[in-house]
Amino acid sequence: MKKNTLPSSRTNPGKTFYEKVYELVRRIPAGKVTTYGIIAEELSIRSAARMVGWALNHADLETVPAHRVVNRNGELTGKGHFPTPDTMRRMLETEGVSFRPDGSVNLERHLFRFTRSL
DNA sequence: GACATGACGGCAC
DNA sequence: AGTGCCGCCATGT
Repeated sequence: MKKNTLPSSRTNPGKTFYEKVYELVRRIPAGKVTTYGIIAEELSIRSAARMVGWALNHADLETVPAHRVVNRNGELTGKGHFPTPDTMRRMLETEGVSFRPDGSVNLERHLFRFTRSL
């Protein structure tokens, strides 16, 4: 049997690291974005935000809205992993996300925070 | 098994 | 305020 080559993640005993990331990303509503750091924090690995990006790199863009994840500056650092360099931005704009003159996402307006206490 | 790399973040300078 | 280095977790060579 093909063992799941997915990371066992000592920080995530049950589900795999990927699943956790994808699940969170799927919670991001259209028109909103979140950062790698925030997701990492939700996963209790704040200092390893890079892992989030790494997980998204293995994500299925068809089922995971990876375009809604930007870095802390609101920059579309993952655009290079989409079909074309402007795919990410176009998708966000389509969802109503506004950008700043420098091309970064206006986090003040679109930053989504995972509300745990509802 | 060691070393380098990665869709990052925080802190020091 | 901008630049640089280190940390952190998993993977590939």
